[in-house]
Amino acid sequence: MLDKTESASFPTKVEPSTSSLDSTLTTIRKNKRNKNKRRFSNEQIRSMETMFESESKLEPKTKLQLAKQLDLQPRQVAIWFQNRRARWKSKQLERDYNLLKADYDARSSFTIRVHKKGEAYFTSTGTATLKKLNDLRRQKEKEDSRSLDGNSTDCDSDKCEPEQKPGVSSDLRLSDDDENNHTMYLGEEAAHLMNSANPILSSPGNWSTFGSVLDQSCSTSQWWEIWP
DNA sequence: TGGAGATCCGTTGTTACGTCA
DNA sequence: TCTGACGTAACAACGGATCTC
Repeated sequence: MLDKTESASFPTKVEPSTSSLDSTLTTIRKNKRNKNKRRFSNEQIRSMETMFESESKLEPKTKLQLAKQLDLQPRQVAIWFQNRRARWKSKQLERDYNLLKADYDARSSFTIRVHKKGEAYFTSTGTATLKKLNDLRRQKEKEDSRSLDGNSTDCDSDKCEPEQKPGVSSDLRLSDDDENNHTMYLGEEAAHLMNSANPILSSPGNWSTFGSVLDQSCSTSQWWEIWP
């Protein structure tokens, strides 16, 4: 669309020069550059804006027609569209930035809320729940040591169902209220994270891994710091 | 593969407008 | 209130780099 050989309404074309005259001619050209610069009329701008809304890049034929219609040089029309595209892109970047910022702010405030809820949780029911879990762990260790003392059992410990596990009373397991509290304090996602400990407890084969889960969660980082 | 034309991007110089002493 | 200097945003245009055919 843009053809640099097209002459603008202002004389800017410079004949090929020798290198010794380059700097002089450059100065002259710069002085001449916008000597008669004028702003386009409202009517010209309105027409080009209307055209820009339908197509941001002009076909050569359309450009010639528009230039003739507005009494401008085709090069002026081409440059106006070029600048208009740059302005549009700049605005678009600004819009995108604002959208991203709003999204970031929303996520940031969510993280802060969850952090506060997490603190409240661990200073209330969380403490009681962890105590309960540790009791379970200690009780399991006692039973294991008793089994190793030679007492026969009716079943292989790996095959026993948890409710048949001797000595593990149901009141030591996480209750429904505990699960409800997870949801109330932390929301669905965090509650799911906390309740994921229950399958481990209900399956004797996994009891050995429960200790490592606790250790890991305590020794590395707090769970809300790694939560997306 | 080289060339011509078109576009992009950064920049320049002018204009219009607001602020302030 | 007027005025001139100054700062600044918007704009038209340029030139080099890059892309496309």
